[in-house]
Amino acid sequence: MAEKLKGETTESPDIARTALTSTTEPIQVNFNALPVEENAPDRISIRDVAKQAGVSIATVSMVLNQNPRISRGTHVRVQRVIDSMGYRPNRLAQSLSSRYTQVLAVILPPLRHAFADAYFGEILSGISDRAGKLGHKLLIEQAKPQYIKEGKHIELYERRFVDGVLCLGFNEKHTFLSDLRQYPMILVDNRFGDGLLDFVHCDYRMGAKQAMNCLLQLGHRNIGMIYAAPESPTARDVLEVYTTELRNAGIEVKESWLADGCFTDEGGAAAADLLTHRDKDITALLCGNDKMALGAIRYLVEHGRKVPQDISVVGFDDIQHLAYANPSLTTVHLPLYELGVAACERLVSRIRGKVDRVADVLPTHLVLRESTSIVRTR
Amino acid sequence: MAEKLKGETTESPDIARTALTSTTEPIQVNFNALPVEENAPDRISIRDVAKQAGVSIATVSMVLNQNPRISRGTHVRVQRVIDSMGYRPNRLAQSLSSRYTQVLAVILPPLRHAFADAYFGEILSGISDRAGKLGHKLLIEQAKPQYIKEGKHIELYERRFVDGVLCLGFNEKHTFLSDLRQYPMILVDNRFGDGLLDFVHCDYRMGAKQAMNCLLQLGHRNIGMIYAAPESPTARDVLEVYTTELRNAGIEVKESWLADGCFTDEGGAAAADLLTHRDKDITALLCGNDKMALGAIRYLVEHGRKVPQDISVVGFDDIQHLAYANPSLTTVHLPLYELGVAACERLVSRIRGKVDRVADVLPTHLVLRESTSIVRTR
DNA sequence: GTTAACTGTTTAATCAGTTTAACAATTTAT
DNA sequence: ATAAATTGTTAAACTGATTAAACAGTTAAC
Repeated sequence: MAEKLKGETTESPDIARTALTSTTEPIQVNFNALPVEENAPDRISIRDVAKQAGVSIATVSMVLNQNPRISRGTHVRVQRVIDSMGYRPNRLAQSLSSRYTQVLAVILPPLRHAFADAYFGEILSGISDRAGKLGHKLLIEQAKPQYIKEGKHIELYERRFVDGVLCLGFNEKHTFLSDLRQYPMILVDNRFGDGLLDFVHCDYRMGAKQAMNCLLQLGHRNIGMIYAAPESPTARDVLEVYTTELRNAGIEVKESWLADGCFTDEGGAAAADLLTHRDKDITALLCGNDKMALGAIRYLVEHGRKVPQDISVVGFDDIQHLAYANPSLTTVHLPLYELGVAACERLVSRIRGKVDRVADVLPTHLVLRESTSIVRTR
Repeated sequence: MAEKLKGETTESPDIARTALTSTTEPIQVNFNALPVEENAPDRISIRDVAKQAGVSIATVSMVLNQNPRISRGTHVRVQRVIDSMGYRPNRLAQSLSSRYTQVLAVILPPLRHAFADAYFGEILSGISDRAGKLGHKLLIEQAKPQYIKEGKHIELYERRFVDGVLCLGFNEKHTFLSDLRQYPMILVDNRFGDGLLDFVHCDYRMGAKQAMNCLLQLGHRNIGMIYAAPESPTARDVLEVYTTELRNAGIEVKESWLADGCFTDEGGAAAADLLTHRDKDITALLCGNDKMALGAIRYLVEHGRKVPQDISVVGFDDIQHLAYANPSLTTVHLPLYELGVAACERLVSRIRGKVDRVADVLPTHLVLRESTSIVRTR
């Protein structure tokens, strides 16, 4: 499969098809060598407004910023001029002066499909919505190794690109995070050095407990776990609760019940392969995220094991469009959108001078669908 | 299904769980009321560097910008001071003066899962990679109705947030696009008013031809089409080629072979339902994107029709992680990553003063997988 | 009737850079 | 030897806002 059929050209190439340069190494840009647009319509500045309104620029500025020292009459008069001239303050000048950019950065890990990922996407939606409401713009960056090496993450602050940064998808392995300790930043959906950095994350312990309760109540006793990124504190939370809950139920955890699925679809499938071969008695799988759960189900079904009749599978995330999977996935719902909202909110209040450490943990809940069932008695 | 199990709280709530405010209406922000961080470490400015190096700030600036009028010796000496002091130029001041922000905006449609969408994600990856190489940052916005109404898309330029804008996922229905005509902007993967705006899009005509060729060669004659967004020129391209190719093969297109699938999974399923009931003889479906194709396959399989034995399905997009679908999807590969790269490149050259209209069309190819087969003779 | 307090506005400094024009010091041409 | 051209550096103007301090003009207090 994946064979390519050679395609012929469209019959009417009425549109020019231009060759694209495809340089791979970074391109040096001389900031100054750029030609200034000749026909750039002269922007209206605060001076123009001041002149037109017959007041000083300080007055216009104060009107703009609703300074109470400006009288009602002047305010109205100046505002009218502002509106009629269609004046919009240059925010570069505003930021230069006020020291606030009203821009936040979101840093994503250097994964190939980071921008197309449902997990990040959901968090991003929350961040974007709240940032907009708080009057902030969003800058998106991917923390490639080169990016970190060049200190671009620090430049973000130092060169005044942004007021604060939200870090998604990182864990304690990503040591560059500690470079940002001195600036406003929130680690999203993880912890770091247990309390050294501000963070907001889902209650993975609660989620794990809900998932394990469900499986145990359904009578499962041989429960495998497809985990990932054990260097991540929140991922470890799940592993720990998994172990604790089994032990509390009087079940001794076997080493052979654990496999790393790398948070990917393929990884989930491979882990399911490994686990089912290492221990034929496994009747249920707890997976660290939905992607691995789906990979596992795909593998199981393709190898003649019925889900959930032969083996139950529980995921983690509750990615929306997976609700249509067949069988639909029982999973721990993580409030990812709300997590984004919370993170954004916390970051902004941090920027505005709030000094307490941020450490929010959002509750989860289990969504029971079709991939789990009562254990089959033999 | 989708019933929720009530979850109990984690046993050790060692981390404070703070209540979150959840305001829904926009929050007024007074730019000036923000307290300036007291302990802000005094940033090093160009003046400090100049003093330390014993030259004027003009010289430092010229060193920074590699102005050739600076002698080799001075350059080295000043650069050494810059490095030793860890000086990083404030880009607000640079941009204020140079009139270039080195920031691009990406505007996405106001869809719920725009950030988690594989189609947008792939384009975004391309844009992000190339923008980084060209020394540009990326601002991401969602064009909600309110956003447009308030003219925020124009503010992006007028207030000097960005130098240019990339518009993803819009079509001729989105009239706000014409507001941006006078500024550097590229419409990505569509046209507008056929040539009024700069654009870069995939060759949907070529793609449609490749898909139809494939189905016709496999012997299909009753081919249904699940389209979407007929207000989109590129979507219309596909519809037109579909019709033309059938006609060229001596097949009269029936009205009942067409259904709108809204570009969604559910829409695809609903359209498949409609089409198969309107015309029992349909043996193949051409779908406007992969999501609808998958929805259609899901519907068909759930209703006892075998894919591809009973009915072949071809998609459009070639979304990566769908390669694992079962059956895997035969689809038209759109070079979305390259599209992002091209769009970004074109935008930057536009910003730098290139005046020719941008009108790139990138070639597609068919990826033959398991969802298509030779037509079943009865 | 002078002083004090309050209002509303403006002057001028500041944010941190870029860039033009001027200038001194050399080098080259006549 | 003098004028012209070249080279490297700098002073000063400029980008477009904010804001502390100064300043009139009223009003209130004693």
